[in-house]
Amino acid sequence: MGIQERKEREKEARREEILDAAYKVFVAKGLAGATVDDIAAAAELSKGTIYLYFRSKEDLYLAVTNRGLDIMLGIFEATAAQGGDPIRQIWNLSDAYNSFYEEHREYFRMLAFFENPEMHDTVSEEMLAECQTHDAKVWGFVSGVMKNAIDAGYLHAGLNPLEVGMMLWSNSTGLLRQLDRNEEYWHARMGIDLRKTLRMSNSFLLEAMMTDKAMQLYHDQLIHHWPTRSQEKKS
Amino acid sequence: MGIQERKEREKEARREEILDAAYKVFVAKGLAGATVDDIAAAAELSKGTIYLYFRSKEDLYLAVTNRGLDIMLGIFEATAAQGGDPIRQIWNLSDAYNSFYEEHREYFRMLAFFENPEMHDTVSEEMLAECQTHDAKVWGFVSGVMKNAIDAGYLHAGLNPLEVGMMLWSNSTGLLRQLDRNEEYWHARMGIDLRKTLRMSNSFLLEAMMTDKAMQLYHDQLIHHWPTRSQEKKS
DNA sequence: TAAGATAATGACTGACAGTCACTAAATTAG
DNA sequence: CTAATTTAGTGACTGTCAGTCATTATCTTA
Repeated sequence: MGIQERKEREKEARREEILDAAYKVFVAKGLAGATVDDIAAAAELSKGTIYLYFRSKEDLYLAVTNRGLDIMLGIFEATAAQGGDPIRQIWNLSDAYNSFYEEHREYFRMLAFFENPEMHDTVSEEMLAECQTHDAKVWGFVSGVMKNAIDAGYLHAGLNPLEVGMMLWSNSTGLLRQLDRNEEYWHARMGIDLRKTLRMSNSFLLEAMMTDKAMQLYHDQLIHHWPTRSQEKKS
Repeated sequence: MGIQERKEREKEARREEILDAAYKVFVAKGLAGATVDDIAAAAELSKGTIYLYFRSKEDLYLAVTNRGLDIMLGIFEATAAQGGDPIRQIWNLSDAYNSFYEEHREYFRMLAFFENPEMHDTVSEEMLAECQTHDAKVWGFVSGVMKNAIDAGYLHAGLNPLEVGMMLWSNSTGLLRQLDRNEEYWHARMGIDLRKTLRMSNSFLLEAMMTDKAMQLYHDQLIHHWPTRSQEKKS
């Protein structure tokens, strides 16, 4: 009696189709600019059907961003699978976040958009809860990577894994948003390569938290070998 | 013949009244939730009058955020007027940004909200240009502070003032947004004091860019005197 | 094949952004 | 002081769109 199961699958498939269509429309027109009729047309469904699957336009938008979180976590996990010592893992995680930004810019933007507290009132409890589940998975992963580095004695013992994750994450996010907002302006007009800036600031943060054990391991790759200080170090 | 002038003043005053009313309504209901009729009622005007002063609800919202930028710049300038050496000035600037967050949380949120690229298409060219003017003033101020520190030999010479400003700014912004989004969660549930985290990460960044000259000046106040490393330093 | 359950539809409603013909008030000219 | 003219303000009206729901279509089961 696989009819129930087939129906479940079909329902799920339809839900995914709607999400595909919604993603395209939201990317093209933004949350405010997109109409549910647009999305229905893109999914080759009627408007009413959309509301059988999602409670509101905002819920649908949030469901799309949850996909973004899944993609992000997938990239993180694939990166971690490459192995490497705990510090390397942190670097790789940072790179993975950059990759997400580069290759899934639209999701990055949607996630940034929905982070705004103003948006949270506009979605259903259920969808918000699902979002938090996805969020928690990502944060669980990130803090796991940090914890490894602390436990292995590569980052200072007093640090809280989540705190370390938060620092690096927020720093990257802040700069990537600036980059997204106006890369052209900063690069061409101001002569600043924000990608370089980002690598630099991540290094500063990470190196400040690294133990001597880790510093020795990465001695040659340390970023802040300032001209005057590198001489000191050799002594 | 001061009639022209008086009319100008009255017009400006009315504009400010509308902005006062709009601020209250936007704070209470958000951009999407607020209606122009709400704002008109709060300003004791008719809807049509609002449109004599602003082109759209979004333009009005952006005009309110521009006030936020003015307030921010005012706080920055007041802080700078207290004096201090170049590094102290940077610390004070960072504190001033925190003060802005604490005391003008609503403006902080509105600014964060409008930073989203999706919003930029919804406002008039004129208003966006005005916003950029305000933005440029703030950035001019910030990079000026950084430039002083570099020129005085307190930050490494190869650094670009804007780049330094960008690093500290983005880092603070990223963490303050997390704080705003869910301080309760991080503090009570995860046991992390993000304000402390913010001070720490700002220290890490700043100290990584400081010259020996500056490091000596601030030796006793350096944050990252990790247990194991502080002994080294004494040698 | 009929009855019943499930999925999909699109016409309809209410709310709201933005407009514009009109009214009110202030200014200027005679 | 009054009429003419300019400027400021109004609110009824329009088009659009989110969300609903009575109806229709399709699929399942007896």
